[in-house]
Formats: sequence, C-alpha cells, structure tokens
Amino acid sequence: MSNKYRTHNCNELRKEHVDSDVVLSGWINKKRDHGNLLFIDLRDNYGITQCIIDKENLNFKEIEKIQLETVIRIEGKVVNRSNDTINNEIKTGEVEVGIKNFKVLGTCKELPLPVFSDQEYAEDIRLKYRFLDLRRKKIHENIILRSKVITFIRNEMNNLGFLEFQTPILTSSSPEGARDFLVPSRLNPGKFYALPQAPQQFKQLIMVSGFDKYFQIAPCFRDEDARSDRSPGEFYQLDLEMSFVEQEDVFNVVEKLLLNTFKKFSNKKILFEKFPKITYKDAMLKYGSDKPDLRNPLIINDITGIFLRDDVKFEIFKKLVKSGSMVRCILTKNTKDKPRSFFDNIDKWAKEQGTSGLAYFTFENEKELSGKGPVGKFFSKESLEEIMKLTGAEVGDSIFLACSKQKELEKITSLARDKIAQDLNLINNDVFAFCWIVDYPMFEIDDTNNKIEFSHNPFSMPQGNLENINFDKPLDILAYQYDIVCNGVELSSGAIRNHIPNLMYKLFSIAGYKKEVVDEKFSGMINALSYGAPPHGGIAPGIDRIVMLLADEKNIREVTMFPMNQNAQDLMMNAPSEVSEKQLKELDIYLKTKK
RNA sequence: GGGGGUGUAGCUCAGUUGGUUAGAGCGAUCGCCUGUCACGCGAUAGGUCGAGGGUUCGAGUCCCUUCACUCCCGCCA
Repeated sequence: MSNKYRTHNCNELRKEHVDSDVVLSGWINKKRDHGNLLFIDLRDNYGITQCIIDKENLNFKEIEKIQLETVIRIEGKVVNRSNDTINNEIKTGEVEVGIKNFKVLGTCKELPLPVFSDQEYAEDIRLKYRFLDLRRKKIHENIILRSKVITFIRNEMNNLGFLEFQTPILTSSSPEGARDFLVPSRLNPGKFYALPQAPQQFKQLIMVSGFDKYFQIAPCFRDEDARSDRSPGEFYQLDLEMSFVEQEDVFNVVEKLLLNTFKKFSNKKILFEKFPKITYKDAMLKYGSDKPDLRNPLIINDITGIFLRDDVKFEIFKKLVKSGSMVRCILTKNTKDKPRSFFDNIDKWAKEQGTSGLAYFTFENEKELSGKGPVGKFFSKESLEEIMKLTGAEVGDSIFLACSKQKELEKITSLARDKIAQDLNLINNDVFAFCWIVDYPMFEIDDTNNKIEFSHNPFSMPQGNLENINFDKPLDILAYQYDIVCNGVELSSGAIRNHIPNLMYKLFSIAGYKKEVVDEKFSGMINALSYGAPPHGGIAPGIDRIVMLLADEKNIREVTMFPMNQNAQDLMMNAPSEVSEKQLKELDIYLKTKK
C-alpha cells in the first residue's frame, strides 16, 4: 500500500530499502535533540523507525520544536546505520530515515500522561485519556492480542461446525440472577426492555429452532458491582449451545478449543492436558471454593472428629464443635524451621479478614511425638497420630486450624490456602491449571430467610432418572451444571438444559414460583419447549478473562479497550449522563430526585 | 451497604518527632551540544499538600467530617 501519507509503515524498512525514497507517517514517540542533530522515533501501530535530521536542513529549527505525540508525515531517504549505531531492540534498527521534508498532520497539546514510559499511572487519568493510554506498548499489544484470540476462536468454532448468530440486545427482564439494565420503551409507556445478562433463553430457542450448533461472541450486561476480574456493566462471552449432546460432548468441544487457544497464544505450560473433574462438594471441602487454583498444592482437610476425643484439650474448638461448628486444616510441608513471625503473620492476617484467626502447631518428635506452638500442647500423642493419618502429615510439617460454621469455614480456609501458598511461594506462575467443577447442586438454601433457591441456572437439567429424583429433598438434587476454572479464575459456566416443561414447572415450584409466574416470566422458553424441544446443552467461556490470563494481566481493564471505572462510569465519554427534559417526557419518565 | 489502601507540581514519587521559604526525576519553556536510542549539560516556570473543620505559638505531618480512585466482602442464577 502506498498513498500520500506513506509508502511504508514504521516497522517495514530494512537493509534492502537503503537508498530508496520513502514517506512515513506516525506519532513522535521520542526525540533526542543534540542541538545540531536530532533523532526522532516515529511510531505507528506496527513499530518504530528512527528518523534523523541535522541543521543543514532548512526544516531543522521547526521540527526541533514539535511536541511528542504530534502526528507527522516524513519524506526522506533510507540510509544504513554504521555498525556501532545499530539498534537491535527494534525491527528497523539497522537503518534510519534521513528527513528531507516533513508536515504536521495532527498537533498535540501538552500530555496529561506520557505515552513513552513503562510507569504505571492512576486509573482515572488513564481512563479519561484512554486514547492516549491505548497508544502505550503493553496495553496496545493486549488489545491486539484480544482481537487475534477472538478471530482464532471464531475460526475454530466455524471449523467445528458451529454457526454464528446474533441475538437481541433489547429483550425482557427476567426475575432470576443479576440486576438488569433497563431501557424504557417510548412506544410502550411504562414498560421496559432489559439488556441481556446472557443470551441464555435465546440460545436455547435456537436449539429448539433446529440449528443444532450455535455460537456467538456475545455481549452480556449485568448491573452488579465490579471486581478486578469483573467489569461493571458489560463483558463478552463465547456463548455456545449444542443439540443432542451429553455433558461429555460439551466438555470435549470446550477442552479442545481452550487447549488450542492457550497453546497458540501463550508459552506457559498447561498442567493437565485432560482437565481434571472435581465435584462441587469435593472442591468446597478440599479447596473451600468452587474456583480452586490448582497450581496451589495445598489441600484442606476436615478433622472435626479429632475434637470429639477426650485426649484433646483444645476447649475453645471443642465447645464450638459441640454447637455445630467444624474444624478444617491446611498442612504445610517441612515448615518446622520457619520463624515464629511466619505463623503469627498468617494468624494476624486471618484476623484482619474478620475471622477469629488461625490456630497452628508443628509436628515434632524430640523425645516423643508432640505439637510445638501455641496450641500444640492441647493434643495428645495419639490424637496427633490420628491427625497425621487423616492429613498425611509428617514430623516437621505444620498445620493451620480453623473452626467455624460451614460457609464461613469454607471462606476462610479458601483465603488461607491462597495466602499461605503465596507466603511460601508455592505457586508456579508459568503454568495454566484447568479443571472442571461438576455436579453442582440444583438448589441451595438462603441463610437469611431459609428459602430454597436455584443455586445456579434454573434451566439446568437435574441429574438422575426422572422417576427416581426425590423432590422432597431438593437440596440433594444435583444438576448437570459445570464450570471451567483456570488458575483460580472462573472461566465459564454451563449446563445440560432442562427441555421438559413439566419438569421445569416442578423445579420452579420448589423454588417458590407458581406455574402462572413461570408461564409469564419465561413464556418464550416454556412455550417453545412444548413444541418438540431437542435435548441440548452448552457453556459460555468469558472472553475477557481468557484474554486476561493469556496476557498475564491481573486486571480485566488491561484487556478491555474502553472500560468503565469501579462506579460504572465512562470517564472519557461521561457516561452515564443526565438527559433532557424532552427525552424523559417522550419516555413518560418523571424523576423523583431533581436538582 | 461494609472493610482496607492511596491522594503532595502536567506525570511518577520523597517529605524524619508537628518547626525556617514543601523537594527529586520525567515532562514543559529557554539556552548549549552532530550519533543518540531512557542522549547529555545548564537555567526558568510550575503547588488550594483531594476538600472542609478542629487541636496547636506553629499542621503536608495529629484529630474529626467528607470526596475521588482502587482492592476486598456483600452482590454477580
């Protein structure tokens, strides 16, 4: 490509171009002004080319004064660099362009943040001037990576026989799940559309419509609070759904897709080529979480039984256990020589998390087996042997103990598992550890009001032979519901769907929804399922999180082009914003709070 | 809604026990410099110490209130 702005881009010129006349356009990345000799690093999307001019040139005085990040067009001749001035850091480093003529194409004011710098900047400035921030090397490359990953995934899905369809953005509000973003309808005063939290019902309807395999890089909207791995407002999923499949069929497709993607875009080793399957129940016990980081070798054990023994004198825990608490522990290998401060810091940290802290001791065998540390003396030799049997502990290992009710216990042991592994430097950052979490319960109980609720997706198929499901014990019903986790990040969530209307009504009734309510709120779905619905299932991996892992970033905004801040504001575009009285009137909306 | 962290020059930060006129690097402006690639050297400008209140002879520093950003909990079927 050659036009009035450029004959080459800023990453193209090599030795073979020496002596040719070229035109380059780009941003002034950096100037090095020697007074009578000036170097300009010209940058575009593709790379950097060093351009040079000296005082013999009539343009010298003028070009010397130009601000960094000004866009200029340069005419010049490609010249060789002498051996001692070759720059191997850049692709064009063997040559440079001797400037003959130049023109300013876009002027630049004094910069609110430097583009040429690896420093980190306050988030609000970066977001307000995102167009400048995006010029910076690391994030520029992240966004390009994101584009390439999406293209790759799209190709893979096409090759696997999936068809890409768009689904509506303006749809109806649904009672389950996250808060909806609402859009008022002008033509239907008093009524609202909702932005889709995910194309869940639509993708099932696509299956009912007979399309067999669907995918979409789908925008999803949820009005919930942000986290470092969770954008407020909107994010993207690789939404996919397949007809006439069992759970394993979905697993095979997604495992292959993720393996191919992660191998192509990262050099990190994949720890398990065949993703291990962990039941939800096991995950909550062994890792305290349904998104365990399997790079972390620490395992949680339940040793509640120990505290029923008469030869254990740890009265605080024993009393709590009698009133229904449990005791779980984390074992650290060969930590007998760690300083007291190591243990106390972890206990202190646990207290800062709002818990009663972590007790600990080390297994010792001086004269005979004993527990060393503040609570070690409470355990008899026999009880220590029993603990060693239960946990696989050996002399020289230490053990951290937490005692609490189940939910709180899971939370603190999960956090402690991460914290201890970090302190002991046990996590290998050069690997990806995938796993499936399977056998989610269909329902869970809400502590605050003792109400039975869907634990994940109300459209999931319960496990077991339909005649044998015991609906009287809803908390025991498992679902064909699964998650993929990688390095402790929840990557996707999916299920084999319930395509049987009567079973759907039954499950909704357990969660407290009458048939009429289901008919009204899920009319499209439930109606469609009554007209010959195929068995089907799918999953929806989060695109942003996949790219975040591939780019080795800890924050999702580093792989999002124009993210909102934590308060769901776009500081560059000033969204959300107030609207005119006229707009509100047309929508039949009256604001309660007025200035 | 709750908890933690941060807030000092355009940017990144330092600022001791409360004590004189609040500093550095980068950037900006001006000058010198013909082989740099984080060029070098010299000078100048640039501050509501997030905001408000309080304690004190004296507050960037201590106390209270508040705001912004961020991390976490809740929330995210």
